[in-house]
Amino acid sequence: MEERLGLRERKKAQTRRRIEDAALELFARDGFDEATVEAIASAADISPRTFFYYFAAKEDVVLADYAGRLDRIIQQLAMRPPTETPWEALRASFLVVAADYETERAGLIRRFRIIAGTPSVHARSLQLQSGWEDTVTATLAERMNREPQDLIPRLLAASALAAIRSSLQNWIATESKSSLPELVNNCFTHLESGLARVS
Amino acid sequence: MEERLGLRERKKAQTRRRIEDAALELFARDGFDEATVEAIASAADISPRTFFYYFAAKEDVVLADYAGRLDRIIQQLAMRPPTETPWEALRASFLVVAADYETERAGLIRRFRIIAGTPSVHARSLQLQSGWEDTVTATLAERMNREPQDLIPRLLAASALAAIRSSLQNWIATESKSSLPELVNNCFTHLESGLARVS
DNA sequence: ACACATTCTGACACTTAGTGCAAACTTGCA
DNA sequence: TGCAAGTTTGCACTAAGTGTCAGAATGTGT
Repeated sequence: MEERLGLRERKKAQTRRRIEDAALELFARDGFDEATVEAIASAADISPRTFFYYFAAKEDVVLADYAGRLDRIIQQLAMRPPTETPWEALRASFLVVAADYETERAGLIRRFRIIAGTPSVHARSLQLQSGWEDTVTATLAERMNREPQDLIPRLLAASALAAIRSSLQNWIATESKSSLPELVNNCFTHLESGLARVS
Repeated sequence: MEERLGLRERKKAQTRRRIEDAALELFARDGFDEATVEAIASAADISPRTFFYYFAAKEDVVLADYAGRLDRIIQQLAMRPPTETPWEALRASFLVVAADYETERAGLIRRFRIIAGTPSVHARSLQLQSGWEDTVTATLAERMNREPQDLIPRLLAASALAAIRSSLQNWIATESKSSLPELVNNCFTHLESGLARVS
């Protein structure tokens, strides 16, 4: 709505950012478990109690913005014309999000390194993904006029998530021979035409 | 090796079982977070410290045996003849495991109820599943003579996991119109012949 | 039956995450 | 200016999980 945020919001965003930077640096230097909330708070010049005013858990510092992506997927999915098959709609929506990821590779790798190396963060990340799956499933079920517990919408949602997760993993692991959207597109094609064909 | 376990092993198994029973009952009665380790230990007639000798975390009481299933999958997968396509091998292996699940419905539901209702347990469960995916991916990669970071083995593994997870969810949610192996078989067929076809 | 190694159990002290509460302080707005 | 709402902090508290070590129970060999 307003271009200029109030002083209050600007300061809040600033503080949040300061905490995030301090934490990510300490995580990289000392490891996630070793970097205590107290140390992070001290580095970010706030009290430990204030840390929890911004983040519900230490894990959330790593995964914070990560969460906003779901909204983008759902939003995209809702915009697809009803003439498309469910799978076509899914594919189009997920490709948009893949393109988003593509633009932030540097920041993401920093975070993925922590996720991969820290069980508790990994667990939380999976939990978020599971939430996405639920929401995509529900959205899909409605579009298809089926029960939310129906097998099909869930399978479609889970497969789409599997596609993006596989692509992401490959994209991070290899030095990106292909762009992320290409990889995702690839996976979707395989799933679309049937896994029996895969060598 | 030996049919009769020593007194030591029998007692250990017995204690483990006692802890498990006490915990599961308290979880059901008070909720997972409300049931403290101290209360569980007291109910199982052991010291709190001993609880952690048997389980690394409270979550593991719910998910303990759950872990052994991976071995079954991998074992099955290793047994499939090399003439089968990767997908055929996956399908056959996962169907065996689905049949295993089928026989323990009652006990599973008790646990699933806790998993579904407790974020931290759910998170840990997902973490285990993620470990399975990694292992299945690696096994598959070897069978296919590809790099472990290759896109394809991961996509196949993730899809198979998606199939069993979707089936399980549906099987628990509905009052089992179909058997679990039927549901899994169904999902595999969809993935095999292509999701484009799905209504 | 005896001694010896291994494994199990418990007690104690400790670190850290996370919550509830209420008081102090800052900003937005009339 | 002054009041309402939002932000920051300190303090006290619960509970999970770890390290350490001493002592009890058990398995094994003689």
